[in-house]
Amino acid sequence: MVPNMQKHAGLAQTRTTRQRQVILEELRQVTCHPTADAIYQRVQARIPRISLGTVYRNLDLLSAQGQIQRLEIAGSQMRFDGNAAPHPHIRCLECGAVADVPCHFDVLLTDAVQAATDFAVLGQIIEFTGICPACQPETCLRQEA
Amino acid sequence: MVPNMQKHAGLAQTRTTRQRQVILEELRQVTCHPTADAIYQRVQARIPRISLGTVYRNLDLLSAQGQIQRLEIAGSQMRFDGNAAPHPHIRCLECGAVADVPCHFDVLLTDAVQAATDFAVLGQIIEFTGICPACQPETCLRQEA
DNA sequence: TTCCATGCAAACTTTTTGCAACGCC
DNA sequence: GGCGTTGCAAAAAGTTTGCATGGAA
Repeated sequence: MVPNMQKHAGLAQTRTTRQRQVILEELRQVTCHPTADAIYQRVQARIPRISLGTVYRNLDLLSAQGQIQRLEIAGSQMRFDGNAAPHPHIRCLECGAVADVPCHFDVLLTDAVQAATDFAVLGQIIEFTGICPACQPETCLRQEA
Repeated sequence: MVPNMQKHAGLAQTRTTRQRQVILEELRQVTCHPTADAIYQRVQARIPRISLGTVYRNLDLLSAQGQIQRLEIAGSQMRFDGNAAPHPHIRCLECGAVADVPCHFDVLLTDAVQAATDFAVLGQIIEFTGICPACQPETCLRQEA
């Protein structure tokens, strides 16, 4: 409920487990930005007895270590990105898919914002919304609820 | 699970109920950007028997009608804004509080993004992150988990 | 009178957590 | 062998939904 920044603050000691390795590999192998459950399913193909809890725990740890990125994307489900560097994303309003935006801006508005708020400004998230190719009404075909 | 854009597409007919009125009033009365539950608690003071389900249903309806805004904010809980016009927000990484950023930019990057993606670009969300005044380590006082 | 909206409670979805067994270092 | 990790299952947390009743129009 309450966001907790440093769950792995001391990052004590981490062991190299097959689970963690495979999760990282699978995440880096895809260009989409999968949900925890999607990653779980991919990893399950290689480690059948892995549990969803382990996937969550490792995604947590890996992002705390800066090896992956927990996407700060609007919407209900968390998504993860094998590329830990911050970059803009675009999300499909229809199906929720998330893709990278292959164009980067250097708009750093944080200074302007810092002057206008009493928060200590730390970062900015730029997200675009739209309709992905798969959801676009090609010629006419649509399925409605 | 799958985002559904037009749950209230036909917006058939809407009756004016006290519940809906009060929810809208309360939301417009606050400058913070409350979660559904926070709104529920405020409204409860005036309509004790209201249910959380009703609050959710009305927030849904009101945002579909464009009377309020369902905030596309990263993080676990939905938040709502009595101001339906899109504008930037800043979120506290510590406590999750969301505030308006009283400074607006006209950075419309959608054209550039449209050229770089095969999505149909519809909108952009600019969100800042930081630490709110209440969570800042004034002199030294902090409470950790 | 019609049928949209409500209250209540149960169902769902997503994420977190407790615990004993396991296995890396 | 110590202790970080895992699998399993139960618990949390947030949101949605079914249904009979209630109340605008």
